[in-house]
Amino acid sequence: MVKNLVIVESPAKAKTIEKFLGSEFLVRSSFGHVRDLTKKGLGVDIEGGFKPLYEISAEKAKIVSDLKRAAKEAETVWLASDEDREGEAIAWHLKEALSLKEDKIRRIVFHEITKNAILESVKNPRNIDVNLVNAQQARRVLDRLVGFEISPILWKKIKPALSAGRVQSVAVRLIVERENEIKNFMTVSFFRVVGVFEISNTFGTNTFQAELNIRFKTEEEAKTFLEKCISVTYSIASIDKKPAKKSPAPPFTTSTLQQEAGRKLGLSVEKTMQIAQQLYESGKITYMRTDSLNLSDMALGVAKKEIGKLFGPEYVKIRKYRTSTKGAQEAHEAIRPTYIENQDIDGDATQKKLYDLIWKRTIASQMSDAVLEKTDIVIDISSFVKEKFIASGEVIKFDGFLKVYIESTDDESLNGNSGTLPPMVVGEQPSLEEMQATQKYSQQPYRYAEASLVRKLEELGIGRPSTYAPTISTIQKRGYVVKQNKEGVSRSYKNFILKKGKIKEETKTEKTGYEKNKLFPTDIGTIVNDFLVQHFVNILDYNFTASVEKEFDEIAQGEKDWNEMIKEFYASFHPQVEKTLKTSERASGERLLGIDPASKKNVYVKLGRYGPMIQIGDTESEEKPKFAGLNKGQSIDTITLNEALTLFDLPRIAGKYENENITVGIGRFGPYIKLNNTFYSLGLKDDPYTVSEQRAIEVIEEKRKKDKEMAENKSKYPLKIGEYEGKEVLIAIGKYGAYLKHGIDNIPLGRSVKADSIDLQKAIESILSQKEKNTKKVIREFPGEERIKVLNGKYGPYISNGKENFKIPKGKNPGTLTFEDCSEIINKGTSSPAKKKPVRNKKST
DNA sequence: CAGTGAGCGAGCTTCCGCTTGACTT
Repeated sequence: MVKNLVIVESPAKAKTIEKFLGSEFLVRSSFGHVRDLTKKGLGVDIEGGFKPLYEISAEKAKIVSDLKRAAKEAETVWLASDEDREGEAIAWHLKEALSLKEDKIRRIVFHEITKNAILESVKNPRNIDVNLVNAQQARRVLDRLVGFEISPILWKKIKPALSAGRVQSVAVRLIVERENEIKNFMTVSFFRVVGVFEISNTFGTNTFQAELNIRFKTEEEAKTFLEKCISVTYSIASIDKKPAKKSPAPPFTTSTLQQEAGRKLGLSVEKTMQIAQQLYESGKITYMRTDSLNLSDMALGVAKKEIGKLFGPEYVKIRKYRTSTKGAQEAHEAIRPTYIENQDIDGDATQKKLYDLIWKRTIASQMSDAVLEKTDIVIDISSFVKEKFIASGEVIKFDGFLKVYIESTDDESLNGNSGTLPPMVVGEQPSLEEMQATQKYSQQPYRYAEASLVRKLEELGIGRPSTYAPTISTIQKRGYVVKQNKEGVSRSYKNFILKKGKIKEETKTEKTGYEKNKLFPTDIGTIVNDFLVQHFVNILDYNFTASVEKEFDEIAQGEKDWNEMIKEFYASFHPQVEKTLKTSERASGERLLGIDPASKKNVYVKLGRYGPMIQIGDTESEEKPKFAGLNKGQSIDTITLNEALTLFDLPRIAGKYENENITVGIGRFGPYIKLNNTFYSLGLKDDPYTVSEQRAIEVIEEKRKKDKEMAENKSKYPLKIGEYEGKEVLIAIGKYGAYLKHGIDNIPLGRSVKADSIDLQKAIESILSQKEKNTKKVIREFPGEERIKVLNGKYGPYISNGKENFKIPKGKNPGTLTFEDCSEIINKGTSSPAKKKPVRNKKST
């Protein structure tokens, strides 16, 4: 029996801490929150003074009952969840859910996972901070009220299954408004003048570039300036050298990691978090969901030693960073390598790359400033007063942290004036080699990428490190925004070149506006946003979160009653809900495109129940209107009358085959051909509007041939091809392509492998190579009991009976477990719950 | 699961933050 039970939030943390605390302590994990508001209904008893109605969800039931059992056996339960609002609430929920008596619990917190910090925290337990818990309850209830009262309005007024919330709706708003800015952006062009000069002096002959301090608005002005420059001289008016320095960026938080992984490695926010989680779980980095810039003293010490060793002591500068982020709760450290002395790690390519990024950023954050020397040279032009050429140069005198890491920017056009300038003296007269006046265009605002949206949300204090990635995926799942590329367009620009006293004029073209993986609002996103801004501008306000956070802080300080706060909020919010339900129009984004020349009826574009559509004729008229859905890539905002009318060309009859009509159309799954009620998908190569009868027949025949093959496969496979090690070897075809069956083992062959290309020889090769892969995984097998194995998992060894997995109890050596030991462990039944398969989305029929 | 789109309407959808082993057919 163990006297002490310690409960932390994450299993990986539990594993680490257990080592520090010794055998008197059993460390378990709660896997985050254990209770939440009821899934059904509002989950808040409004009449009963906004009392939250909590439940333990099905997936947490097992965790709670296990913890309950462990708590019963322990003398003292140490609640060691994070030291922030959510962590405090987790501790309180644990106390409630496990029915723990006040005198049995101790609340402890530690700021870093080191032996000292943990032992120290155990010496200084405190009570659960009720005020902090209440602040969390207020946060939770407010989010539920906002989300569950506004979303149903959208179902009624726009489309079913839509959603609104304090965080996601603001995220969508940012994207919609940015799109509007881009739409309303007026591009202006100007002429930038750059000269290439040659200077000959005691240091030799050198060339350098300088830019005119004035930009011309029109072609004429630019040309006139160049003409006047045919007969001028240039002289160095001043040389200004000044020292400058650059400092490293602070260590990574969740948000900055997502940004840099996006910019430098091209990873999506979700992918970044997945890889970071893997690194965390294998003990290579500290916790990846954090808003803290803090590094532990231990980490700083190791960083200092490493930098000194790798680059020399002059490169070391230990720094403490402080966060300026609104609402940061800093329960953890910044993201850093667990062992900073490990410059690289074992793992796959992406894991290595992400680790390298984290290592460099961490190391650089503790390195010296880079010392630069900036030079500005002003060149006078004879017969001009205001117009001057400026040459700028930048020389690195001491590289400091730049040796390791340079932070990227979203705006790559900020490539400043780097490089050296040749030596020269005031009064010297450089000669002009060439001067170019080039037409440039003002840059429209950038669309958000996933990571830059996260940065903006963080700036506004909206959302938390644990929710950035899920929020981004929610607004895409709801169809409010899409991540896509935008093709660049060609545009022409003028260029005037002055060389050897003559002016040449040329018109060139450039590609512009190409964007990759940016977030674009959809029609639904725009309509929902406009609706919400119109009716709930207070919730959609960029400062709404900040202002309620202030109130949560007051609750946490014990200066405000949380029920009072929610009551006040609801008193103004709920009438808004009622009013909107009663008075608002159905929002469909309807637009009149014009008149259909054939029927002389009105043509509208609007959002229907199944997405954007065109409607010919009015719903009020006697004759039923005609409808057609928009194609991919078209939008309510931009579709023209002509484009709309061609949508009615489908479905069309493309010809005849086997005495039946061939119909061509575009359906839910893209373009198709239909013959006799059977569908044949059209690939990207074929255009449904023009596809010929001949081609359609081809497609039908191809599909029939494939189907026939499939049917043959079904009767042919699984096919026995021989025996190996006394067990049958079969080839089978499954969901994931061809695979081998060898006894009870399944060996996947990969999608590209054709089943009929496998003979016994090849099959045995595959079986052997699979075995080799598995030897790393399988620790023990038992003859005659093929289903029961001891395996190496990500989180250590476990026993599998083919269906369920079982943890190996502490103190048992997985390498020497007997079959009887395994059976006993299995029979005790402390299996981890079977992983639930993701529920497929219900069809919207 | 591919001709839908108003209307009748049961019952469903939805929030934000914590955390999240392996075992395929």
